[in-house]
Amino acid sequence: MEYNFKEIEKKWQKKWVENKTYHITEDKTKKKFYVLNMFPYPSGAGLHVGHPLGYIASDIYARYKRLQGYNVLNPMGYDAYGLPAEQYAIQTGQHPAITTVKNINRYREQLDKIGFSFDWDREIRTCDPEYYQWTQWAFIQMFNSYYCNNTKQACPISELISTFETCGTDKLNVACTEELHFSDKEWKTKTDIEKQETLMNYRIAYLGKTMVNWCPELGTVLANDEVVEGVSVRGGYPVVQKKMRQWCLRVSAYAQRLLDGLNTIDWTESLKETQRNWIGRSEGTEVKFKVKDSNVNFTIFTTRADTMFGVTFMVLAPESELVAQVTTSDQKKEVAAYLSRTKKRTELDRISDRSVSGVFTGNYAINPFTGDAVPIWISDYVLSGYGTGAIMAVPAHDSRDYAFAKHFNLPIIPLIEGCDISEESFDAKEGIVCNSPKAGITPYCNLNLNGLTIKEAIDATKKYVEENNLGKIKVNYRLRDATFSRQRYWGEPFPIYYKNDMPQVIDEDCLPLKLPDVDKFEPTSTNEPPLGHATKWAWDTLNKCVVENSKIDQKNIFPIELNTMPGFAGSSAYYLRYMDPRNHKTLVSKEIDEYWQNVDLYVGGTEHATGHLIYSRFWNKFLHDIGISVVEEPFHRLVNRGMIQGRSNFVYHIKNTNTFVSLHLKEKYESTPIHVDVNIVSNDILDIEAFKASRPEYKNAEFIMENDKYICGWAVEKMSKSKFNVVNPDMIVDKYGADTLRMYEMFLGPVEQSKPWDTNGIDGVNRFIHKYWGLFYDRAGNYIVKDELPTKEELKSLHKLIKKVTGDIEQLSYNTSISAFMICVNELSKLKCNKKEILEKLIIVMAPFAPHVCEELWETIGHMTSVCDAKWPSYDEKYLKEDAFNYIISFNGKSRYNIEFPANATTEEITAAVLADERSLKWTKGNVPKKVIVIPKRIVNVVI
RNA sequence: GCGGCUAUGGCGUAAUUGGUAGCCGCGCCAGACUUAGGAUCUGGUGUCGAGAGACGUGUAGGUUCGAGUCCUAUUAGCCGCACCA
Repeated sequence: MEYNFKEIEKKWQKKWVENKTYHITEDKTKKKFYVLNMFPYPSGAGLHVGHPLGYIASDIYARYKRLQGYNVLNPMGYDAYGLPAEQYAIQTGQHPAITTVKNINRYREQLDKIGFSFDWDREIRTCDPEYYQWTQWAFIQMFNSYYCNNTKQACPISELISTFETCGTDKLNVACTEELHFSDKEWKTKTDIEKQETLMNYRIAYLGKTMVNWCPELGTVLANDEVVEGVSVRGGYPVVQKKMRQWCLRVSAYAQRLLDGLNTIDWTESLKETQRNWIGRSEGTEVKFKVKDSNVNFTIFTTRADTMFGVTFMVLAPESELVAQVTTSDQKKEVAAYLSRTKKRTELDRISDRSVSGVFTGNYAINPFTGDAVPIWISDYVLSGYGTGAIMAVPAHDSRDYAFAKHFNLPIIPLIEGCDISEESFDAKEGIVCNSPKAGITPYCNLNLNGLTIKEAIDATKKYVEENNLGKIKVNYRLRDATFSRQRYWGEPFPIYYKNDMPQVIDEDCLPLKLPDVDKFEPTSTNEPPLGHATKWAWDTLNKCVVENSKIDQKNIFPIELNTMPGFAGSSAYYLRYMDPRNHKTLVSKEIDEYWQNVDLYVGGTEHATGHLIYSRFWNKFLHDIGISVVEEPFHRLVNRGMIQGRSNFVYHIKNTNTFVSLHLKEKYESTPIHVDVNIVSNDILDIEAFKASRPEYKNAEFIMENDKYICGWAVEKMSKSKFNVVNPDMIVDKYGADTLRMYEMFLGPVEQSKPWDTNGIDGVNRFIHKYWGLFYDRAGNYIVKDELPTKEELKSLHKLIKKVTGDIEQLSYNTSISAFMICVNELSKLKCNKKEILEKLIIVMAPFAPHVCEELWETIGHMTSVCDAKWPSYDEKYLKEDAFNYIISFNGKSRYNIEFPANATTEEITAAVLADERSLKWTKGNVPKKVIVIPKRIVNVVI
């Protein structure tokens, strides 16, 4: 029989479906292993050769773990909600649901050809109501929870209400939008609406009037991770800051836990570092400043408490509420002018133009340490969203304050011994503090920092601040709450309606709240989100789902939430749903969750480092708090697959002719490179006939060849249609088969590394599979496997392979495993080894990589069951043992010659033999060696 | 500016974790078989040198009997954060 990959692959893919080979159920007699890929967004372009890279890597791991006897969960699904389908709908009128299904089917078709071991019975789609009802359900739980800083977990909001009823905000330590103070009596006198408004300050999912990233082009709000350098990640449209009433998730409450959790998981250091950066913990001090001659107080945050004596002015963010309180009547006009100027600036303007600007409020603040009155300014270099939106400026030791002080001619007081601040500020946190007033000199302060290091001075100041009630020690995080509303159609509807303008939760029994059909995907004429077109749906929903629907205020506002949830909503807990995907009663049953626990191996790209991977961890921690997810961290080990870039090919067109010149001759002519479809180029040699046929104007093209070949140039670029460098996995599968594709993708290099796709070299892997086949069938197609006892050499070759591959798969170093296969198959074919005992184990070890051909061969040698249910062979060191070792003999570290010693030779024997060897005498030149170092099995170094 | 990662033949990469640098594959060279080929098989292939040998892991130092691997400095490239007080 010949190796006919087309028939073999078709046959086994069919059998796997028929026999439900990859269908997995909970089996408590086996240890579980959960492998997961970041599920794809099914785009219209289909899969290119880069997409399956991670899937193949995880599939190999899943198959390997299964052979080791684990019960392996390896699911797949689709992140089906998203902007592209909706943008496409706006342009073409094609409903996103239709586009999405079409794309999913195309993805599935492509995935099926590659031979994955996914359990498709567990498939989920985020746009499926069966699925998204649990997204909505989780949202309701967040709405009904607050975060307690004492117990460090989410708690029911009802508990908070009873706290308010008994003691108000006294001793309250909870996460909130702003610090409120009221007594139990005051709480009781609040109206129902006031109470609801107050609670909004504490809910984990809350409606907040906050500054958001508004993208006018997309007509929606975006989360921080969806904006890069002032433009939207999707589409690259400008983004402006805008104050809007939006749903938010109090992710910031979990900042510390998100940070701490990183120490418990097996992720790459760089990814953890990216998350640490994004969370941005900074320890500092909050200090209260009094506005001169008034009762107004305000608080600033600083990490440099040691610089209190160098404060020469204060700066407020333009958006700060203090601006209005502080500005004097003389300055009102100028301040208003500045505010309107900064308001117009987009995020992009702010980033590109960092010239100093600001305005004086006319007012002064009193430095609590010195009693000095320092001017209060306004400037947009202070951000309203971080700290308190106000800073104390220490121009001597902060470059931004320094630039501001120089520009507006404000004083600068140096505080570090010997620092030079004539040209720039001294920002480094090193040196000895000076210039703090001697104790007792001012009536305000008896703190003397002189002579201390900065670290000591910060600690001393913190202590002083706390003791004198001037402020408090505070930890700030860069991580902001996530905006959770999108003014979009193609997303999960919120289970929310409004009563007296206050949001109310739709009863859980009414979930899922299904997304209605609409015929227009743009905002309504009154500028409501697209769901505003679905008026019938809105009223039907209210009548069905709201018990007291007659009481709804139908006058002023549209009574149902018209925003939809953002993309990350559906992808935040999908790994839990895979465990129990068809459960109608709960997100995941307790028993099943306890079995599968969390994801053991998660494979996906780094692009989700500050988005999905933060939200998902947050979401899981919340579910853990309310008793759903048993493990706090969802993804134990995470491997980042590298991006596959394109490798473009070029032909060189000679100016004003219809002639193309081969790469190495192009310097002789005036030529311009033109992209040529990589699919008609092989090993950089152009298929001239295919090229001529590709476009009418090339039909009569002429070529200047070298060695009768036309050689193309190449470059690494992004894989895209316009560069004609997209390689489709289907084409590779058609030409070489899925097993070759799988092995070649892995052979390209480490999974984590980004690399250009280069079809050159795939022949090597293809040849290898043929050679492997050749161990079972000779060239005439005769079956040649025999039931004979293997030789020592054959066993050694096999066991070497098993040892290497077992170790490599754990590390996901598949490229080196494949090298090992090639070596082993080469050795066996040279030994003319066709013994069943050896080949049987070879099949099992190779099955995770090339499942189709291995299934076929497994059947060929006489097995009735799938190779998936075989047992991973163990290796035996006894076959790997050497009789003798080749020692490298070196002198002063320079290797000179080799001697073979028996494996049981002692150090003394080796030393003596080396010193007696006549070649040694040449290198020692008659000197007695100072030392002889023997590294067992490896090397003997003689030190002269 | 701060933080992280990487650097090895013509190319993709490997190195028992401090022990003969370049495994495996591509490409290239030579040979075999051939209907003379973008097929298959066999052998060779870091650089210089006829050779013995010398040199060689971005650059410069250091530790060590011994460094691609550890330390210091430096250069280049990639990534993350960035007016975060």
